[in-house]
Amino acid sequence: MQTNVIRMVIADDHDLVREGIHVRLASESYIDLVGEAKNGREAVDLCRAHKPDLVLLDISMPELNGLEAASIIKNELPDTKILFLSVYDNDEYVQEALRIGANGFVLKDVSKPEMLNAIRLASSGATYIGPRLSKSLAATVPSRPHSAQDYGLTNREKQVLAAISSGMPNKEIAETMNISVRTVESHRMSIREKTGGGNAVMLTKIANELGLT
Amino acid sequence: MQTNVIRMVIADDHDLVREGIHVRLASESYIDLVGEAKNGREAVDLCRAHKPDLVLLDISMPELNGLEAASIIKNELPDTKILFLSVYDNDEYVQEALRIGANGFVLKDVSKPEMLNAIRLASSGATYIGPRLSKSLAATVPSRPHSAQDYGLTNREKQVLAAISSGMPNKEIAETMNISVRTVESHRMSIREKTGGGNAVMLTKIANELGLT
DNA sequence: TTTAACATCGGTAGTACTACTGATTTTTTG
DNA sequence: CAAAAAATCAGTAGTACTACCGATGTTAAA
Repeated sequence: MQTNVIRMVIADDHDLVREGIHVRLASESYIDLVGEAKNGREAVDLCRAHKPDLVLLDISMPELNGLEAASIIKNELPDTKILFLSVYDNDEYVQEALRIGANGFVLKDVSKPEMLNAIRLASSGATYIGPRLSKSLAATVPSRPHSAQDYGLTNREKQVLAAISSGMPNKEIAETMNISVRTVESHRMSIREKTGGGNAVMLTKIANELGLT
Repeated sequence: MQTNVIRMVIADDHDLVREGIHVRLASESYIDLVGEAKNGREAVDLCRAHKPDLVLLDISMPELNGLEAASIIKNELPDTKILFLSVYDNDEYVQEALRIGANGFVLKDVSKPEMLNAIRLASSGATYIGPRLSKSLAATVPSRPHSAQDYGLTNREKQVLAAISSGMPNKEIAETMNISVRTVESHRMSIREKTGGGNAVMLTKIANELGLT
């Protein structure tokens, strides 16, 4: 955002919603509404033509849905910020939106000031996620391994465990580590003792917990 | 947040930073600074005592770091919003913060208006993630498996694969499925042929890709 | 209905891993 | 420095898995 005017495109398949947004934004001097689309395909075309600072996308739209459109736009115009507008407070949509690199996600019952806030924040490069969606976010993000508990594994044992979890048989592990197969087996045994893990698959799970992948 | 006054606690181990925050917030009438902590332990105690609407936590602090403190606070006081302040734009911290259920994450070079914005948003239950952190977020959120390609596995084979990936040896799989070990082995063979997977660990990886866990 | 795919089971042989016991050398630690 | 822990390697026996061979009944598709 070079200037303080935010050039934006909006996309929603319902005329009523589009008009509502239009009215809300028209009264704001710092917003320049350069295009309105009623499906994902149009949204992509409008973005190609106008290269807006920000595009406000509905999730469910014909032709191309908001997420698909966003993928294309983000790919072709990495600097265009994306703000999603949805009726669904669905975990997966939020997750997918963030994965694409969205700068915001708000529900359609958002108040005007909150919406303007989200627009300003998103266009500045921050990320805004509406109130009722925050809880989904927590569930969405994977839990980091509690590597506090590494079962007292030694460095060498961790290396072996990492190798096991990559799918190598003992023979290969021995070769890449320049030690004998017996030594690998020996480490493997102590890993099992320390972790209580059973077969190779179980050890792999433990390796994942410890973040050794 | 019942009233429009935000009661908050701040925590940072550097006096200078704490003072800076204090000055920034003191001039805002809608913010009531009810406590200042210089480590995570103090932050937790202050929150227990004052039950603030929001707590601003530095990530790196002695005694208890910000993330650890946040876990405890969120657990005991689920309604207390958490805003992280950090010098690190590290992926893992943002990820962990969101997992805990934080309502925001800003860098220490944040401007005053942006900081106040983050505080308002976080206390309203939204989630604010500062500009330079948004990119980390995209990388952080896992991409859902594209189970379009299931390698042409049959239902039975998928069941066996799921069992393998849970760590069961063939014998157990046979028992739980009420078939002979030889049949399990047979399925296992065709799974390997179809997927190109090697040993059990490799098959587990494939099972994960297909979402059979 | 004939063919193909699926699911079931068995034999045999070889390879990989598990479970012990025990030993030597190096590194860490009190 | 002496003791403990870590890392290295070996023998032996048993279990689990891999890789072939083949067979039978059932179900789905051509």
